[in-house]
Amino acid sequence: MATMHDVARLAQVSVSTVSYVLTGTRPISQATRNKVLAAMAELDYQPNAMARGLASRRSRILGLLMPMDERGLGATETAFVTGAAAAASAAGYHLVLSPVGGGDPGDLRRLASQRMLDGVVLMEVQLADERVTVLQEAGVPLVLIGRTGDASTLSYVDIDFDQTVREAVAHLVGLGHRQIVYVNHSAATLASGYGPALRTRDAFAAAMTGHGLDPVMIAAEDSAAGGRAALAAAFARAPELTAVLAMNESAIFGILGELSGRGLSVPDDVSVVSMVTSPQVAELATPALTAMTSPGSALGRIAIEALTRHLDDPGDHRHQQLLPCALEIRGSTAAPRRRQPMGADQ
Amino acid sequence: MATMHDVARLAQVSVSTVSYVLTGTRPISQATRNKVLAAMAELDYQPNAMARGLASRRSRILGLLMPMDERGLGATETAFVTGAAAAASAAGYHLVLSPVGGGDPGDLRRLASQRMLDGVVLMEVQLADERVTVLQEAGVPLVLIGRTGDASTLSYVDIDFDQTVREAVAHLVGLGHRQIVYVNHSAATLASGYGPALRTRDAFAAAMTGHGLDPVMIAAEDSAAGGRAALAAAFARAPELTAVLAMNESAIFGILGELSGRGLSVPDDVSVVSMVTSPQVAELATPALTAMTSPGSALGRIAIEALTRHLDDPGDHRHQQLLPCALEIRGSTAAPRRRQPMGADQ
DNA sequence: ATGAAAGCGCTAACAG
DNA sequence: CTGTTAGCGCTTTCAT
Repeated sequence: MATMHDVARLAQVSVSTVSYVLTGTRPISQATRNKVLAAMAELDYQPNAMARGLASRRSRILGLLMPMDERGLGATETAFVTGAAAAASAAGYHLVLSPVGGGDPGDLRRLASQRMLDGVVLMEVQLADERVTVLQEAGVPLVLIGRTGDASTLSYVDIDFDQTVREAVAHLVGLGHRQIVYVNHSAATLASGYGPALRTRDAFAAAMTGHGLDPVMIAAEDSAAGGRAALAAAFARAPELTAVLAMNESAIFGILGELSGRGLSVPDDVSVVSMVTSPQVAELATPALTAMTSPGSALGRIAIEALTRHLDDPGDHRHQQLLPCALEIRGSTAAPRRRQPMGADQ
Repeated sequence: MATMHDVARLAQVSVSTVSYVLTGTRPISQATRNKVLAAMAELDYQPNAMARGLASRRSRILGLLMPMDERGLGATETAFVTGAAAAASAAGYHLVLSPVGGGDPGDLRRLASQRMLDGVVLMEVQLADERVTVLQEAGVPLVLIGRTGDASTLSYVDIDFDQTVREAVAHLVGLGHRQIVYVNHSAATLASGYGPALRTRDAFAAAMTGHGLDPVMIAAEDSAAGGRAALAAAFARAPELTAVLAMNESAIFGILGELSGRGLSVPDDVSVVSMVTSPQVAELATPALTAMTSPGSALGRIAIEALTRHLDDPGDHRHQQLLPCALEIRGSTAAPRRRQPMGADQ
């Protein structure tokens, strides 16, 4: 393994010169730069990351902390990761994914205090997230995906749930639907302070009220069975429902299954819109689902860019940005079928 | 940020003593160890990972290289990652996931040559995988998940596809099925040398032949549409089929959709078994799928254990191990319905 | 535009 | 059982 000294000797310059052609922190004449580059190539030189990190006090490694639960990573999260990785690489950083469970904050504290990460992007942030505290105390620059309850002083990028819900509701109302049920995550998830669930809940209530409609909302366990149960509950609460808006990738198939089990067809009898859903998942269903597609890879890219910008210029301030999901119309939405002859119910 | 010197001064010992209580590489009296530990606690000391790595020439970081494609990580892969992370942590290593695409081997070469990874676990290994060559040339210890074509000199842990297919076929044959179609990954995937697709293909042919049956095999694109097309092809090739064995999580929903589209019920008309499938995905379908569940977390744990064992004792040799998937019977398999009255076709 | 040299914080001989 | 000290390979003043 060639070291910088070897390169310097072969190129007949000092080690500092070699270092400077590498970092570009001071002008080097074209002639000597070429000599050095040639020597590096000849020796197949690779700088030692540890030595560089020790001397410069910057590892050039960024951490992406993601809670890995049993359900796995959906296409949405994956797009996020690949977007982040590409941005990091473009900025000259390595991105390492750390599957630190929300379980042990000590683990995280250790990682952060060992100066092995220059900065961190936090995924799946809770409204009250102790990881944020831990990292701030350790003095690690961080960017959130999602927001804590009071994120006013933090950098974050998040989905614009308000706008997303409004657009989804507008699509359904535009088709003529009046009885729309929102299927959210579970009551336990709501209670735990999961931001997306809470924000969409409020946004749905506001959007429906804005249209002069009654917002019916149901919580569903994250499973097919949960979806089935939720749909049953939905019909109990709103027998005339003609559309379901759901934000629960695990429950959506249960909802569809229960619908067809009741002899109801999508979209003729009931329209379905799935929120924060990847095209891949949307295409799994028959018919393919009209969905609000999350801006996964853009979120990842923007988060990393904000972080590296701050790292390379500490004067750079907090970055706060919301991105809406995009409405992609597929086969699961249509105008409602008239259940009863016009005026018959009067 | 307290350093080792600070700890040594406070504890009134030398830095080396502090270092040795940390590494445990030489005996320390209980008395001084306590002094040192107390000083560490008081200063909230955390060793600097870079300095330690530079001096010891070991980063204590393990890399898990996983290609992240658009489809995302299934529950299977996630279980694998969490199993690996737990094992690494137990062995005193950090595990970083690196989403290096198969795209740029230069990227990987750089990572490896910078001595930032003590060892590497490679996921989704192809039969001919240049990443293996790159890492071997860089002298990075590695363990494969999956196998290259000639893996005789390498360490690996993989699914026992032969055994898994045999068990799945035995289950169906045991129920009375004779016309079983195997839906594999796409022809392109086969051609690219994707081990699991090739090994299961051969295993299926062998298993069916062993039962005196005709092995009908169909390739399917990794999508719902691919699954639908595959099922159509299957009926064209084997009109009397009563069971489908599939190893394609993306196509399976298309297969089920097409089945119900043709008015065929599962499992009464056609039984379905999904291979290398997580319980989570199996439960998404209606009825829930009988599946061969992959030993995800065990694979991850064993791979990391083999790697750390080798790192801590270079004398330790290559580790090669196969683990079968477990048959989990759910609602998608049953005895075939008699299509024609007994003896009527003679 | 270049060189010399002092660390960065830790490990691991080498000495007792 | 403990202390002294020479690096690990690089960055970054300070000189010139």
